[in-house]
Amino acid sequence: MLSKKAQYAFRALSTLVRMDLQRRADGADATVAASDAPTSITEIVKVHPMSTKFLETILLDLKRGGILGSKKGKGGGYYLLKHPDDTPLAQVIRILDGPIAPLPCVSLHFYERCQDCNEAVCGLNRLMAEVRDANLAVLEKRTLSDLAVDPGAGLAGA
Amino acid sequence: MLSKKAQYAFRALSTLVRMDLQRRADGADATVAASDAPTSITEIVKVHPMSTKFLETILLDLKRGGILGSKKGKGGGYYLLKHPDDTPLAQVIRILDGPIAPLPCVSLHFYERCQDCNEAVCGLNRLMAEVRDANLAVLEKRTLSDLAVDPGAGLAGA
DNA sequence: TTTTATCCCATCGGATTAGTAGGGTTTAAG
DNA sequence: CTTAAACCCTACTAATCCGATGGGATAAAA
Repeated sequence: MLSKKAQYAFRALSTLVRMDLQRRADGADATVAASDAPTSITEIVKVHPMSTKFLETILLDLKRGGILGSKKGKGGGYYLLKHPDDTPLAQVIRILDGPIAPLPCVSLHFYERCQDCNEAVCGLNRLMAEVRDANLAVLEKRTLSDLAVDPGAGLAGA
Repeated sequence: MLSKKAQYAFRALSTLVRMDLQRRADGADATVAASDAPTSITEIVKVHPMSTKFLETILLDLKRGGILGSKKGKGGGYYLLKHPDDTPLAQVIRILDGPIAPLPCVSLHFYERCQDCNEAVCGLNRLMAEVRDANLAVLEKRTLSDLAVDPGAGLAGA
């Protein structure tokens, strides 16, 4: 199950994606840089009611994780560093919740050797590697763009 | 990530599966009932070193969950209620770890309405339903039989 | 009746999660 | 230069969950 942190992150990101797409549309002639049109925490909380302080720590995590940039001071806020198509959901989940794999010994980004790994457990980790791959097939394909689709419009490729 | 409970459960089950298959092979002429050849916790712990008490609570869960039967008293123990092919891994995980879905609002067996479910979150739960389906495609297909395959032999269909 | 087991309930320490508090630093605007 | 808006950072706490343990009740076989 996703943590609250990850859930809130996705909500906030959906707003940032919308702002990003809008900026790209508006700036067809003006070409406004992303860092010149940041969105503040206050604005995000207006759309998605949640603890301001808690969201702050989450956005900071996303920044450290390389997904968001920020601008300090008055008029500052957060913005996407890349096109929404280029950030898979898996990256967000890894930053906030850690491993996607069901077992540490089959994790790609958070691998840990499993102790007491006898034949029975090895039977298990093959199966869990299958599960991991099934997850990644979705989570590496789907991106932030898919978060912000019109709810009535259906999902491309679904 | 799977809890220790689930991991231990799978280890214990792999032994119970082996015992079950052996009984079926031996009983080609004798036809021994599963309840007449139970495996005790002590025997399982000999194969998979872990806390006896902890395993006790796990096997009890599996019993309440309809996967295992038990026989009390001297010579007692636990046994599979069904053929290993007929218990998907998903069932084991649900008993010990609860929902397989990444969000309560897309869970099939543990559904809960999500609060603050605005358009952004709904964008999310479609994606998470995809993830759930990807998981279930593996976890409902793979069964206890797949746990006990010879580690050198490879996995059927993999 | 003793031994071997499952069964049941209660507890407990440690880790994690969700959220809070309070201040510091940077920037833009007046 | 002052002020207000915003990000940044550290620490803390309350609640919950996880992994594990302890003590005993019940049942069956020898």
